[in-house]
Amino acid sequence: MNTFAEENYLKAILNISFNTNKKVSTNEISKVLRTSPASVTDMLKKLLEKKLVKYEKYKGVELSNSGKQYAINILRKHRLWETFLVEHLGFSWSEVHEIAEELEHIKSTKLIDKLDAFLGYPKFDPHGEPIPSKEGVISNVKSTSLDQMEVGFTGHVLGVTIDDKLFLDYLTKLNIKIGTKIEIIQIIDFDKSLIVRIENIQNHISFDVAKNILIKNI
Amino acid sequence: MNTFAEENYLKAILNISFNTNKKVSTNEISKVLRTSPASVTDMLKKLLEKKLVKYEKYKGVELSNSGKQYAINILRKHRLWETFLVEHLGFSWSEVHEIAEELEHIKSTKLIDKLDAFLGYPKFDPHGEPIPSKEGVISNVKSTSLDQMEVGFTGHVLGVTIDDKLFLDYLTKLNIKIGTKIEIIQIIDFDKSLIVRIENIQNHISFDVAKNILIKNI
DNA sequence: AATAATTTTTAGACTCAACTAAATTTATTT
DNA sequence: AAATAAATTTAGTTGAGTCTAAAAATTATT
Repeated sequence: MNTFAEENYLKAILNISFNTNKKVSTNEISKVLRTSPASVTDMLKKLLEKKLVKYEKYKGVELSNSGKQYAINILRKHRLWETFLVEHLGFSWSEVHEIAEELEHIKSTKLIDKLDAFLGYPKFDPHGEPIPSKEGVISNVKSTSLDQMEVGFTGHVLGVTIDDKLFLDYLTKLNIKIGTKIEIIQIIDFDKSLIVRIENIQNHISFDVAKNILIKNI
Repeated sequence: MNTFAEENYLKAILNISFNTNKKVSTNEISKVLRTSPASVTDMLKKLLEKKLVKYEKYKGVELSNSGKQYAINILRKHRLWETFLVEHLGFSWSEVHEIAEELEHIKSTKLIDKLDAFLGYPKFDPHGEPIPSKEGVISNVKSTSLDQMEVGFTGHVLGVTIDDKLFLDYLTKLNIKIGTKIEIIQIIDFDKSLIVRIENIQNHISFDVAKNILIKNI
């Protein structure tokens, strides 16, 4: 079993490689984890020892197969807990990250499987990010946003892509929450704004707003 | 904020004083935490420094007011998480302790308040132990067991007092789970056994069994 | 009351994960 | 290609939490 610190390094390396797709540098990791480059070097040696990473001095680092599986599992736990916090405990989208950073380190596999079942095997978290499967597969599609749908579409709100307070307050005013049923009545060609029905009330929302509302699709 | 290790020491001291009611010895703590007496002495010095305990060399230790509040809060978190695991994730009574030992260290107060609300502000955990209030008050009554009730009583199962597999299997055969509605039809004077109705089926259970079934009372 | 047994504390060392400062390697300019 | 800048690693410390072995204090026994 690995320590919290080790888990956080693995997670950081995974997150950085999502964006860059090449070997991760010591400096990048130190920035993400707010630690000194020297500490990163120390830890990389330990992770190499445990065969969780492929690492050569001065050449950067990448996850080994087992390290990647391990990191993906942490990500799975993080996103399942975030989903639980938003959908069942009523946390707002912006509050959950910090708490999930702690919960993701709880070890029990049985716990996370039961949580997954309790949540109904969700495919995306409230930020629209895909939840890795038990087998470690991460879908590469982000959840669909409302602006991609056509007139006549009916679906439910999965989450949002931005955590801006102004935006969230506006959604609240429109009666849009997680799970809210939403139906597209009309799309205005000129500015791509949408006329939608929410809880039997029609509203006019801009393309920018629609782009940031995620739809339960799969 | 305190570390996991410190929290575990505070919890151990609280638990031991529940039983003994006098100052706690270094040896007792070392046994509970499976650590060396020397380590305990080291930690007691740190806790004294932080004013979480009252401690004099060779004289034993007890919690200070703030230390006690802190420890009770951990207990509250532990018991709320156990309730969640049993009632919502379908864990058996005997599996939850170990997982709750990890979950109890999650910091967010807001999380635990929301969990409390989600669970419906339970007064007892699935082992029948009282859940401390947000203010740190622990009821000194254990949950009522079925054998204390009278003919005509109707209520719901809160939990059990023993985690024996034979007993739990027997309950499963009787269709008794957390939350099961149970009604006392008749009590046999001779051996205090009970005829009860569960899910519209009458069953005859012994006094010993009834004694270990906890009833949602408050 | 003196001795033996037990408990507790001190002293010194170890691992983990961090740090700073200095040295080394790699990358970029001129 | 040499000089400079940036990134990385090494070396040496620190603090938390643990350990063992030895010393000191307390408790029990004869």
